[in-house]
Amino acid sequence: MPEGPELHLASLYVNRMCEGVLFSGPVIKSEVSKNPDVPFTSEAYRITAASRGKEVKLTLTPIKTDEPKRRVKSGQVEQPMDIVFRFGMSGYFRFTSEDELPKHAHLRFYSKEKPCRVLSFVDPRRFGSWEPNGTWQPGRGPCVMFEYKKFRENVVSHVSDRAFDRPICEVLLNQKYFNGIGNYLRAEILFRSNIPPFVAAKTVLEGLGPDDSCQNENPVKNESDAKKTSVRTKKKLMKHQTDDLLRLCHTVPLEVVNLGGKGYDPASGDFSDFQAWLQCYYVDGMKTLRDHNGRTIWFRGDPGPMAPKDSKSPKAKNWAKKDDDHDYTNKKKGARARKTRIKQGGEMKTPKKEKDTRLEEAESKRRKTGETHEVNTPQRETRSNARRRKTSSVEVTAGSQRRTMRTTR
DNA sequence: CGTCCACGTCTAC
DNA sequence: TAGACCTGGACGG
Repeated sequence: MPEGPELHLASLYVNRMCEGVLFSGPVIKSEVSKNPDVPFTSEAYRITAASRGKEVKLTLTPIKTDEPKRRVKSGQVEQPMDIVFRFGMSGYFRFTSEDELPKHAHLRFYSKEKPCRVLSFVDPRRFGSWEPNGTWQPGRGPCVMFEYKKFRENVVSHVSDRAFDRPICEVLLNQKYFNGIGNYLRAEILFRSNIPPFVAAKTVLEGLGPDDSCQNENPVKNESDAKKTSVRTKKKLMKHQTDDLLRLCHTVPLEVVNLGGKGYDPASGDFSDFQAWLQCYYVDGMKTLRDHNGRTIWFRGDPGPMAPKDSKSPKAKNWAKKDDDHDYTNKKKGARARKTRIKQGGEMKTPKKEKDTRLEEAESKRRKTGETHEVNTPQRETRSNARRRKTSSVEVTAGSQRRTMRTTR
């Protein structure tokens, strides 16, 4: 669960699950973890969480008990402890019974109950880390979601830094300025802003003010006027008024938080809602390139002038769920879900300008806040049906695809 | 079976 | 600007 929204959702999860729960004893680390031991123990303590960008901070607060056991060793009163976590590629929190401990539960907090329960930091790949008595990592910028004003000022006041000479898609992963943005968010943000990924960040950001200019709601007075306005003009207006890149760095991740699911978490039952929300990342028909750091950037249209000349586009695989699944409990059965990914025959893509690949350029609308109802381009559309059994994928693919860009080769 | 790919940092040449 | 650090799922043979 690793970008800003997932970290924040994790903090909400901890606060919800641990509300009113008393924990007790030492904090236990798995044998295999290379992260530091957590030198904390208490007869009774509570756990709360907060997030900032791509970090979560747990606060362990000892509770006064009427036991005479008061003093700890040296007579000191037990102090609260903060532990700051980074999730790497696969970290998340789970609160379970002791006998349902997830595999890879590398740090565990035990409740004071009879059959006790355990809050675990689970991290299969172990790229995650924690720091006892930690603070928000110095060097990481303000949170794009919850410190928007500071985040914006931090970027605007440093646009002349060398860091912004790089392509915008790479700068968006720089946590010194974009704390909380990760690989799927940069794709979604750039897609919505219609900015080519490999344009110098400086170029797209200079000119933006610290105050989120643009407050005037709809400058367009009435329908007739609106209709007369050309699409292109409207686009320009839009961009200026509501969709500048820095604002999208704030609103796009917040959309994920507000989906109410778990965000990017293929194993969760809500994953189809998240998939349906994606407009670019892992979406059928989008292009991919490897950026200068070897990360895959998903985008549509022109890659931009700073695109790596050599880069091969990696091939994506399907996102099929393990299966199972049962309950789609409540949740309207809209049948959304874009299954995901297709793959086109071998090689291609890359910034080569060829005839056919340009089909997709056709659209150019940006749905967003009620806007021109007309086009709306269902484009990527939900490929109905997500849960087909893996074995029969053939038919499904055939039926749902239709129209669509890409056409292999 | 083996290869490739994945939501991210880190530090070493 | 490369690896290193890891596990596991999808896919190919």
